[in-house]
Amino acid sequence: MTEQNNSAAAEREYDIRAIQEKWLPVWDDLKPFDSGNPSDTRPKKYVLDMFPYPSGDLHMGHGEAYALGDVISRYWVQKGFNVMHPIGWDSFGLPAENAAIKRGLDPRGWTYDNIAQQRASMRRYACSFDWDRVLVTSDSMYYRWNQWLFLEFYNKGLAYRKNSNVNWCPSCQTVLANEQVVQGLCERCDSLVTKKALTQWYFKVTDYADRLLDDLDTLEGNWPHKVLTMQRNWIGRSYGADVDFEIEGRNEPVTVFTTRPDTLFGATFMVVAADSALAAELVEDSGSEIKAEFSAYLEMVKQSNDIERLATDRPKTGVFTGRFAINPINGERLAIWVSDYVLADYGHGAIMAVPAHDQRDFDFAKAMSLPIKQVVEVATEDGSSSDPAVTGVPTTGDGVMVNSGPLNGLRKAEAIDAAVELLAKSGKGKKTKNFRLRDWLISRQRYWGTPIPIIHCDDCGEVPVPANQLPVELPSAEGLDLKPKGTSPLGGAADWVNVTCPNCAKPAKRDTDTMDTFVDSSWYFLRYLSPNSTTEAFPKEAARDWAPVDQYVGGVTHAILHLLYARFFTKVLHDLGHIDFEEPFTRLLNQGMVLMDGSAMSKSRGNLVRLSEQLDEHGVDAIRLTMAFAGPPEDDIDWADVSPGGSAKFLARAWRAANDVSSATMVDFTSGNKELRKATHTFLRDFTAAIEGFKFNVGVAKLMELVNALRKGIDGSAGPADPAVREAAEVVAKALSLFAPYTAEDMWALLGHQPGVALAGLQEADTSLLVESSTVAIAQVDGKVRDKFDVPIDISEGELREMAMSSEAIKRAIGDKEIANVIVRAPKLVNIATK
RNA sequence: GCCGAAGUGGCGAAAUGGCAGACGCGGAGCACUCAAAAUGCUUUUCCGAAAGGAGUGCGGGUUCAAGUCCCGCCUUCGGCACCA
Repeated sequence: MTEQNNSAAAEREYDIRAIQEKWLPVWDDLKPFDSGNPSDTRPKKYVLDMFPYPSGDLHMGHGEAYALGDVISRYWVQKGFNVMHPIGWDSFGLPAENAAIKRGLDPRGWTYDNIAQQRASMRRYACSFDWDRVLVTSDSMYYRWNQWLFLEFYNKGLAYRKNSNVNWCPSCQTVLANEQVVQGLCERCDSLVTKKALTQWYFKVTDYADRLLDDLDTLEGNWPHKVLTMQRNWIGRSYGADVDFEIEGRNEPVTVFTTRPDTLFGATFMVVAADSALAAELVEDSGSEIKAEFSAYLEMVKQSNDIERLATDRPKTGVFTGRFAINPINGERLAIWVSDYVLADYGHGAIMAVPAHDQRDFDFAKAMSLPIKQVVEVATEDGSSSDPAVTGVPTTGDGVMVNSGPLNGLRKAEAIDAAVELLAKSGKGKKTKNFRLRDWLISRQRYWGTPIPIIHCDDCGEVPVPANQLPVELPSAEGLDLKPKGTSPLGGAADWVNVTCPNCAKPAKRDTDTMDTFVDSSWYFLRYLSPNSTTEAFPKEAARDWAPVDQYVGGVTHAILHLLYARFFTKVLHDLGHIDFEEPFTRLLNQGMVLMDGSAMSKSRGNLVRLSEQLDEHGVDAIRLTMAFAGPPEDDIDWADVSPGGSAKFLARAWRAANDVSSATMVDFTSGNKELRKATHTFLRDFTAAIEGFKFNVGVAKLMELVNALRKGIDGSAGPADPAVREAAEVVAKALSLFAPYTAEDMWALLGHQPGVALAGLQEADTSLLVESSTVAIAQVDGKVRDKFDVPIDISEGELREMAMSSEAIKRAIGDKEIANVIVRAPKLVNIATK
């Protein structure tokens, strides 16, 4: 063994640990991924990985995400682009705070320790980040621009405070955005979310609902279809009409939203959301019996949580208000009921009920024995009645209008138009639309976040902190009780809270809430343009040069929240004149998750695989390669199904091939072995297509094929000194650098080059080498392959047909059957169809 | 319930309507070795000794030709879920 090591270079062995140690410091000096040189003339590209939350060391999921992001980033560098590929930390937020409370530490120390650890792991993992572009959202240098943006929004009327029933997590003791309530549970801690009436800050996302929805069309083809669909559903635009109903004994009419104004003649009652102000007002003048019934019902509704509300088979409940509405289209008197199946914060919190043609109204009518009136007739198979009152099944689709006066005989679409026209004429209604999307609740009653830059003055009300007083720094956590108690811990920092009003100089108090951390991540991609600037959030000129992000990479978990908010911010910044584009992320790749034995890894499940241990065992390159080779990037990887050992084996094989190359650095490739040259250039063509199409697994497979061809070249007739062998080995090193940067760099050195394989440049395929002179034609009988021939590429249809017809195998397959048709697709195929 | 995606060897997976299973894992065999590891080579969809036949969730259809396109099912996964 020792003897071997001391002998020729050709007997060196692949040692990934030594290779890692050798190249890491070299790269630190070389900085191959610096994107900040103003004299750099390469075309620009912006590749962005979603930044991590510093909750500990990097895990397998990060390992996949950054391996894949690196493939893309490094690919464009090899293709000659000046790629900006920055990294940062989304370091504010509840988990840091909760962990800090649990351990009795300052969230600051805990957070920054984790960042240091993740940073070191990223360096070891050879992420191609530009380490001069780093941001940390909990740095005041970053969050002061959150505050600046908040005030920009505020001045435009896009940030406002209102009192309403908000989602409340009793465990986190803070409010949650609509988007953070998942199946009625807190996204963070899975506690049952309840409702609480509070005055909170909101961003007016609903002002942008139409644009957020319509502009999704411009992303079609560049974003995963799944994400576009989820965003569309989330925004949830529905077209319909607002219809005014007079209320007996009330001056103002009540407006309801309906998508089916055509069924107005079928309305038999009205329902008002139990927890709405309108409901309380309507029962105000009713008898004490009704009032008592209502109070009891409202109490019950408030007690119920979203889990109960969400049960679809839940029986309908409600109480009669004692009041009546007048149907504007036919003057009929409709009883007004109160129920929790109508939501206070959608539409107008009140509906017209058409039980014959709406499942929920039908269920309610059945439960309360209310009338059901058919106005849409649908065809039945046996010609029997389609009246829901008879069949017990409401019909919600298209049909022909009946019992509807002037609408009779019309179909749904025409009837909707006609009904809206009728209403418009009498001034009782108009065409409108509604959104599922609600305004974004951004205040949080927690410590570890961006302070809201507002001062509350008894005389002046809400007063924005003047721009020259930003940032409003988060006070030290020392002496503050961070434990959740329903109000912000910042309230306890007396020195910090008590200020003088910037307007009138009287004693005033700071707003003690902090911002949702999704504010931080809504614009961070712009901050990377000048992460250390103290004079501006981001430079306009650089935004023009670099932004929007050309390629965004991250998990599908952010398909709604983060992406929607970032899109909203981008549109607002556009309207404010800060940027000239309206969508932040041109292309989006969602990588899958890394599972173990079929399920998500977790400590409690006992199937946790540690990234650092995998790296120790197999080496960085093998793990990165395994992530890329496992399958399509958007699919989940079950770690139990993949083979990092196999990846390591392949890397050693590639490395040995480079080690065997014996030609000089400057040989002329054109004199090399033709067959191997063709394999190399076929690879160049196919590899480019695979990577640009995100088929990284296929790209790796092609690379393996080239290494196999290279091995054959070295061991076969070409030999290690053939120029084609060097050409192939160099292409392997350069392509391999996307997946296995250490091994590739070492191969590059073995091949006699200076460090920097990442920047070596992956050439275009020489298509002249790919021209075929002959090919294999297949001959089929009735679609089954019966014979194959080597044919010249320019063989005529007639010749190929002759060849097939005279083949013994073909004749045998045809037998005594009669030939019906012969299809010839020269030079590849003949198919003989028999009768 | 509504919307969407996907079903291919023992496994991860390939396949512009034109040779299904590239590439790899695992398995089997051979070479090297005293032996093992490592490495290299061969083989590996199923049935069949072979000739041959069958085969991409199931049932139909279009086509000279279907994993791929169309219709209807089944299953799995994901999203939404009283949104009027």
